[in-house]
Amino acid sequence: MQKLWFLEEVDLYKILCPTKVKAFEKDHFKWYRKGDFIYFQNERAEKVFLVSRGRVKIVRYNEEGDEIVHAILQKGEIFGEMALMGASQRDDIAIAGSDQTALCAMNVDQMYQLMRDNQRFELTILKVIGLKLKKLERRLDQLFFKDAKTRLIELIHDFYESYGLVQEQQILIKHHCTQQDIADLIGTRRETVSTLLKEMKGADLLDYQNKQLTIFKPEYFGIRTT
DNA sequence: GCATTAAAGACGC
DNA sequence: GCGTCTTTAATGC
Repeated sequence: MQKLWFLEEVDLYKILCPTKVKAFEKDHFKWYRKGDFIYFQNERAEKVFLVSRGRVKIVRYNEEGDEIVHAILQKGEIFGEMALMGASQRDDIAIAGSDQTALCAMNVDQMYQLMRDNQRFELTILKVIGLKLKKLERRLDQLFFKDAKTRLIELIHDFYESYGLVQEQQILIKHHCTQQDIADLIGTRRETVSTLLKEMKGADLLDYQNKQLTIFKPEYFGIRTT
């Protein structure tokens, strides 16, 4: 019973972005178009962002100059949170992933204030940070010594933790990613993602359409639903 | 086992 | 119609 925990337990969107308050909106909202940089590497890290609308890609470049996609975030998810942990500089790059991407930016000081005032909020933020780090670390490890299929299976597991909805006999995952996005996240080609998904569909492990997955065999993806 | 290349169908604006 | 997304197949490492 851990689906959408970050939205269910404490609605970040409500806490951070009370759209009813006009002044707040004017001060904190910012709009971006596809490809716009939200922040660069080595830029001063003084804000935490919440995705209010659209999508955001978090990327980094390795020594060879390859782009590594760390995360693709959607509404309700936060990023840039390392600023809260004392990071003075960004160590990654945030790019708007779609037109009409709206972000809510909070100064670190304001975040601390909110965290002091609302303990549930503080706990949620800490949980988000911990989980994101763990997932990222695991995924980067995988890139080296696991094959594409295993990486896809484990990404689906992560998708489940973030976006999964447990239904009677199956699990529904609305993951907002295209096959290209998935390929970027697991470091493979989109054709490979297509082939692998089709293969799993043929084995009755799952079904997929657009940006949605239906899992028929949760065990296969390491998902326990008891 | 997977990347690369290519070609073509599906779908939304 | 045009760009984006997906599928499928051939070829090579």
